[in-house]
Amino acid sequence: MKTDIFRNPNAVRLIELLREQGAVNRSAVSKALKISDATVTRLTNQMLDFGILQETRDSSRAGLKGFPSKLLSLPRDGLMSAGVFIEPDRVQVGIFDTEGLTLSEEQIPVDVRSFPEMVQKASESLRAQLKKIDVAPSELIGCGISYPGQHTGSAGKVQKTDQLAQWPSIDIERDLAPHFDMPIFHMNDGKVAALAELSYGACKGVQNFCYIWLSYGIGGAAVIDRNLYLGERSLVAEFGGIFPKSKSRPSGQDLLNTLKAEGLDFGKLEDIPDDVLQAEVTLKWVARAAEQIQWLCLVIARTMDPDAIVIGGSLSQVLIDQIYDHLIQCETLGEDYLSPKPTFIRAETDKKPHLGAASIPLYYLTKQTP
Amino acid sequence: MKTDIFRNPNAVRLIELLREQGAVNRSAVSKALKISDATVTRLTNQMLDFGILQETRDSSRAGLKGFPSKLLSLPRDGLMSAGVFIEPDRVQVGIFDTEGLTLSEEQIPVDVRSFPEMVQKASESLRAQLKKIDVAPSELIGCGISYPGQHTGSAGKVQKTDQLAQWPSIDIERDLAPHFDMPIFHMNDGKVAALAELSYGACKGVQNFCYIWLSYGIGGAAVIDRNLYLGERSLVAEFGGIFPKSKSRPSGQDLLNTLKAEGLDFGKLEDIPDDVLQAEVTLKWVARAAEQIQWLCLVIARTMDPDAIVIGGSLSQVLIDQIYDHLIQCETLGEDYLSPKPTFIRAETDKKPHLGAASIPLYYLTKQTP
DNA sequence: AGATTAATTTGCGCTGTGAAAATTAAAAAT
DNA sequence: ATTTTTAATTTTCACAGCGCAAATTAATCT
Repeated sequence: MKTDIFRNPNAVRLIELLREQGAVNRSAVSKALKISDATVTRLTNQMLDFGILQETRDSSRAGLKGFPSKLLSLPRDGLMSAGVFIEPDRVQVGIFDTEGLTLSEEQIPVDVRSFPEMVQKASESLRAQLKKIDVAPSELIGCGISYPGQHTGSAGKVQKTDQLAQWPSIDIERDLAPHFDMPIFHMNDGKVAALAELSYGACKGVQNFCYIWLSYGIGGAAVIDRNLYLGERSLVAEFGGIFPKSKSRPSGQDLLNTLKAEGLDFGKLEDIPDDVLQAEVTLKWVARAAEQIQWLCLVIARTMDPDAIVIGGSLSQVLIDQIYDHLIQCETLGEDYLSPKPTFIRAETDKKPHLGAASIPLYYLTKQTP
Repeated sequence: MKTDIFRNPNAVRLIELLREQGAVNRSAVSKALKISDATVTRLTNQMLDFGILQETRDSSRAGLKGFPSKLLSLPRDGLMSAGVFIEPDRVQVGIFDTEGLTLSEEQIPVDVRSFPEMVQKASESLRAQLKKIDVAPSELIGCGISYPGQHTGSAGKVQKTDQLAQWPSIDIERDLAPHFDMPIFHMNDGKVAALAELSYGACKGVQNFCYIWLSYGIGGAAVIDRNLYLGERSLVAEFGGIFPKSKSRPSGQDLLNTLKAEGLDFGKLEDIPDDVLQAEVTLKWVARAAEQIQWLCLVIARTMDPDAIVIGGSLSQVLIDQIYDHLIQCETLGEDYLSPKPTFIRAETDKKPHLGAASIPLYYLTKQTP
């Protein structure tokens, strides 16, 4: 199994290095990872054999003395994976390459909200997509599946809570694995956005960060030393609960409520038209939400002191951009916040939740100790 | 060097196991740590040679068939260490055994607030104490030193900030090591209380916890997967800043201010007499502070979801106990907090900050990768 | 052509590990 | 009293990963 190489922490570190820095030669690797040249040679030769590394001429060093160096880089097709992101109203399935670029994707509308049926459709779509792009299932490192639920309580949206009753006891070996011809991994829906950012997005080189995920609710994730920190009850970064439900909170549902009070009734966030997004009432809501999130960032900075706070979500990108702009422009996070503000990062991958799902396999293969 | 054994993670895990469970036999170790019998034999034999493990007869298995098992446990004198805790008004120096029990201790009042002089006095005291209990410096695994400062900013107390200007650039090899005949380690004052709790106190078996340290200010620490998490700017768990300075915050300084407004002027927290601690004004302050800390716990639970929240500090133990009682008795942490409350733990070692300092060596020897 | 240079590879010894066989000391069966 | 059974522990063997130091390689420089 080529993925066995991920048990070696240096292999994982090498992949992260190449993700961050692009192509480098062996000598640079040994310096960056602080391991000996000999180790780099042995490790890279194994990875070359497995096809998760490729060697190219280093033209930048042409004309110089000494043994000509060879550049190491990640082949596009070396670490392909599939992702299935299940939501109440639709299922998104995609196949992605080493760099997180989309090789193929499909959105499947859901009519019957039955878990077996949704999984069935997802696996059929995946099989068809693989055929279309002419890739064998065994060439992928695995398939990540994400679905709502697994929370202990308070899922923000009532819809989700309803679903919970039906999908509480999903067993990966019994309910998922038989449908797919590749290793299967799954994870709580709220955390995969952070994983995508970690592996493919704007957090490739960031050690510690908190993700604020703006959707119907306000969720998020915490990454510490490049590991997703889940906490005891998987309630980490469930920021919604900090804002009392009885008052207004900076969530998509709250925006819908605010618009409804003005006679603008939309069922889904994506149904809000552009003119409403630019209307006075929305701008006012954004201003208030941004203030609340600024305060949330102060709390996060004071409790977790991350290198960066990442802003993203399935809320309209325009609104998220506005909130992000507020955060990078405000002078200080709060009254007594004398230290430099943490770095704010605009999420890059939040429009592709199935990429998040597809990043689960690599995460488990590299971070888990099974 | 006997401390080299700590480079082996299984040795560290074994020590933690024995701290938690007391004496166990090799077979139980291999099951608990999920390593092979052979590995346990080799590892334990090395540790026995180094004197950081001892073997005793297992009387509990007497009368049963099979090879009689031998119990492994930590000898009292196997992991002795020294701690120096420097405060503006005094220096506390102590020597502690494997279990964190005090072998010797001394409190040195400070007249001249000069760092070299304080270190000088501390090292003299340590030398004298070692002589008194007839222990050679080389028998200790090291000496931990903790002093205020190293913060990037906002140190809560103005006094501290004044000190900062004098002690910003302490170099361990130049300013500390020459005074001691053993390995030296140092750490930010606010975090060592959590370390003491982790190694010797109430958090021996806890994977993730947040510590709320109530002193002149409100600080704390976060422990994730039994590692102290320091964050990018060492501002982790600097909870004080969450409460705007312009309003009242649940800190010792705020109590002093409150008492002063009532005509009760005390310069130090420890000067507050018992009758004042039981007076109406203090009870009222405690009630308000407990509410604020309950809210802080909600925020911590929502952002970090730790297994436990630890309450301790150098504030009067009576007051801390009252705040702790409030937390364990309140129904829920807040309006929307539907999940079970995190476990609250009353700190056990908060009256011995020099024990905290003494736990720095073991922490660095086991967790650091130098 | 030979010297120099710098990247990479090879040879060797070390540490830590698990699987499986061997050893050990006690109780139980004969 | 001897043999068998039992369960903890140790030993043997093979292997993976690492660093050090020496060797190799393919360029440029003299």
